[in-house]
Amino acid sequence: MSIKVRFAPSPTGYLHVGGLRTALYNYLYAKKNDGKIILRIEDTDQSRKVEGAVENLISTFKNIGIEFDEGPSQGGDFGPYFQSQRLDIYKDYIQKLILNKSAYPCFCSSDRLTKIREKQSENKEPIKYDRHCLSLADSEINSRMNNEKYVIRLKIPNEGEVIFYDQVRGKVSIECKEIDDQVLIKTDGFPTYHFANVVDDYLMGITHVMRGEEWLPSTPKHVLLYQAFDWKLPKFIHLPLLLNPDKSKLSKRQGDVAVEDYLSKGYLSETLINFVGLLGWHPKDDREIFNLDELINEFSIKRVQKSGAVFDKEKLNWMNGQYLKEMKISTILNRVVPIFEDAGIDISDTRKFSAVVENARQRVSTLPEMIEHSIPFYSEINFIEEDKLILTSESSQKVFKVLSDKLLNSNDLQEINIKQYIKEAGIETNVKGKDLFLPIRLVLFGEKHGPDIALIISILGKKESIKRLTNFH
RNA sequence: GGCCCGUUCGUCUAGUGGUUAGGACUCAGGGUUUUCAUCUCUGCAACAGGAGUUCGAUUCUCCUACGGGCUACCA
Repeated sequence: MSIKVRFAPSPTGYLHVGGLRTALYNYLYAKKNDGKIILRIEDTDQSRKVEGAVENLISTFKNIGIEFDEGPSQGGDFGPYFQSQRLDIYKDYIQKLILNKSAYPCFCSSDRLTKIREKQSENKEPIKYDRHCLSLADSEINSRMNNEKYVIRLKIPNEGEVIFYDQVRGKVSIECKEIDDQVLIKTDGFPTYHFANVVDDYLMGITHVMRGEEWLPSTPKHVLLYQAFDWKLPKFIHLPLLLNPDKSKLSKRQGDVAVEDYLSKGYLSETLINFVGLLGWHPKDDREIFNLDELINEFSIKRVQKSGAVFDKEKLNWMNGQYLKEMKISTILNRVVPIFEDAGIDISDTRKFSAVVENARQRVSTLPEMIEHSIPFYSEINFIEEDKLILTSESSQKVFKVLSDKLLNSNDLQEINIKQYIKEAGIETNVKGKDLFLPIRLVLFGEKHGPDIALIISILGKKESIKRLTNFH
């Protein structure tokens, strides 16, 4: 049987990095096994609708390189792929459950529900519905259904336990008496997640349900639903949670969680895929740098971790830096253009721009950080008083004069030649070491630390270098 | 409170019934760079605790502790 998985987010406005990880593992598993992955939008909560959320989600996936075989934008044979457009389907299927006594209508008001919960909480009892409406007579049910608002609840068996086998955690079991009579259809006629999810996974031919661990406790309800329909169970794979540094579930409160935020902060999509891929999964060997295809090749559910993983920004930074250092310069140039333009840097001299970026990429972990390493090549330098003292010293002035003359008379400003000129300037002026190099770098670049002087001069060019060297008298 | 799941360096993790418990990030120190960064080398640092099984447990079982998740007409 061919494999089919799904990523089923609710459209809350942005793609959560935890969502990215879930989507990624689904994608990797599908591609690894010649299966299919679908995108299904779980928009059954009317009150949480966010305008443009779905479009944003789809475009983020596009940016990051994860493609779906079926979904809102590409269609498919199992649509619609919005749950809000599948209401008739849920209506049909809930009838089957009511008929076979696996589900029942409930007319209890939310006030009453709140009250029994409060009481249960006071008495330290498990909090669940008291089945007040389960024993209603058929005649009463029929008349009230015409006149009152109601929900449909799942009837959990009184006895026994639900057992299922999670592909990551193994056997999981829970007593039926611990499970609440879950609402399946809300008063507004929309299904709850639990119901829509099971019906859709079945109808869409999903073979493997891979989702976050937060769903583990409600999986028994889903299992019962499959059994009530007499449907074959999919395989369940519950992925470990992504965590804040304090080990709680990764949340907005403790920093960025939107993939879009990381992208706009200058993290590469390649890094995000790679980094998040390694959170909760590990290859056979100790390799850490993987592109998407390599991840597909290596991925296996057997190597998925059981425990949660802290999202460590330090390591993310390191990894992004690795990508920046290894990537083709042309690729980086393309991505960095808008950032340089925003910073007001004139990049029309493409040879200079390329050399500047080549220098900056070695020194940063994100794209925007390149700006600070590049600005000295483009704009005039404002020296602080302390630095002016260094530049106007007798020895500095001697060195600047000799060096600028050498540059002026040179026809070939290769780095190797420049190095030679500096050396000669040192000998001729009898200035050595720190006293030689520091002032030159300072006058040319405005910083005491930075790129190799020969590199600075070669990027600046003859004219600009001489200008900067002779600016201080 | 109840239920479910989890626990190897600070973090991501490898690993096995007998290993000097390995790698990566971070941090510290050395080398390269007459600067910085890169790179490189070295170092610091972990099997939650207690029983049991066993000749031997980090590895298997149980208990405890701790952590997390769930406990909605949210997903």
